[in-house]
Amino acid sequence: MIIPDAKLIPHTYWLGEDVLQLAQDLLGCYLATKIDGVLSYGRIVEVEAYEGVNDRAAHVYGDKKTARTETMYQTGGHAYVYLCYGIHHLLNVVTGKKGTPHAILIRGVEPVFGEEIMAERSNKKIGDQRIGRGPGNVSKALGITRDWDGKVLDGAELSLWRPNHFPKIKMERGARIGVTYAQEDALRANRFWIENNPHVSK
DNA sequence: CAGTGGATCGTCT
DNA sequence: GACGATCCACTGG
Repeated sequence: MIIPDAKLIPHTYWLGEDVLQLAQDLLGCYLATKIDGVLSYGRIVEVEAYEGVNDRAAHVYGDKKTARTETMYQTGGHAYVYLCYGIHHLLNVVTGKKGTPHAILIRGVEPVFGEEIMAERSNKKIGDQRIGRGPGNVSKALGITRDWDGKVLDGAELSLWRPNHFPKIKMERGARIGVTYAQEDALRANRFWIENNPHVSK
């Protein structure tokens, strides 16, 4: 997979320990898929950080090792994809060393290349700003499913890229969405987004 | 508009 | 058997 004017982020980059910082640095980068030779990608505009075993909002809270969370314990640079509400496939980037189950949920992308196929997969029209808005819709637009759980972000089918000419970004920060069950951890300001971007959830 | 409830199934208790 | 790191259609005002 090749994306012009951008560099593939090596999967080892995600071995970094500071998931909050890594999440912020992901804003403005590209998330790309290549499926049956068809390339599409979007600019990441919204993310959430999940801080591992001490984060009540994380699946691995309390060091919960199950078949599902196994991927979270892999080395940084793996994709953690799981089914939510029986309908939505949610994509996370696993970060940290093996055994440190941190992850970044990608919650919003703005179509950059292949908007036609993204619109088609989403059952929406080109230009509809709801394409790629919300974590379920990110996966829908880019064709990501649970089958890809455990894949390495290595540039084959699924990868992350940093544009050579990085746009100026005004970042905002706040509480995560849909985690009220997580008690005090629901208040952590672990959600980051690009100010005024229409592909950020309402 | 805001508010509400249905869809839908893997996962864990 | 209960419940999601959600989304959207549908209601009523």
